[in-house]
Amino acid sequence: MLKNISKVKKEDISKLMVSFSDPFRLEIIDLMMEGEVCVCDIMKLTKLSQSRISYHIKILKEAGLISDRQEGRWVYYSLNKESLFLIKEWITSLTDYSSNKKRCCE
Amino acid sequence: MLKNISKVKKEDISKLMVSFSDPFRLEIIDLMMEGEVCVCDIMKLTKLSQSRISYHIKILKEAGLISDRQEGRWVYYSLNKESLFLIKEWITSLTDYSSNKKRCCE
DNA sequence: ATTATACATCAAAATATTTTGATGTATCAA
DNA sequence: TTGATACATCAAAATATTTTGATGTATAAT
Repeated sequence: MLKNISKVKKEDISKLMVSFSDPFRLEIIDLMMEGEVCVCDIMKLTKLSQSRISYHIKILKEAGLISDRQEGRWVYYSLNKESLFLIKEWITSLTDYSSNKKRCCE
Repeated sequence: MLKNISKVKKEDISKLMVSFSDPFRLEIIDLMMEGEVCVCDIMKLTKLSQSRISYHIKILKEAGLISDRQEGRWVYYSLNKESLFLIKEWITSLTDYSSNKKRCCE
């Protein structure tokens, strides 16, 4: 069971994966790869509406994928490296484990 | 942009991530870690209904995460290692890239 | 041939997610 | 203090996903 091969909780993984499951969120994540961005940056670069961006940001935040930092009127969002490594660890344990298993016809 | 740091297409990633975004699908994936399983195995081990399992199986199949092999009345499903490596590659490029970026306050 | 098993598929209902537009809050500048 | 900006939040509508129960198809056993 996955719970045995990785320290990461299934619920956490599921939530993080939800973050990546929406193409607009992937776009937002994309922008955050380059560093901190504010909602206004995302608006300019994606043409998504403000409340729509806020909604997706909230999903990402609740999954623990991003952090925020307020500076005056602006809120800067950035990717949480820890979460990224968490996913990486999980997917690595998945590939490592499954490559030790043989399939019937191989 | 993610499309630049990885050969993997955003639409493919999104679909694969959808696979992982549902707790029941994670359970099914969990079972497949041990090797091939048929729908009847999943039924016994999870108490999900047959059509419900078939539905989730379909999602996983359409995402390219699993393969099937028919043997008489049984259909055996197993994880696609290539897809797992694809995700691993993608998330690795994500972590690698983002760790080269500095945040303002670090 | 008939019946049972394994699974897929379908349509409808249930549920969840996403989008929209409006309103609210805090910060800042004039 | 007034107005503008940056963003959050909310409720309603739009849309998408998931579940259910029924039916369909293929295989196999009797």
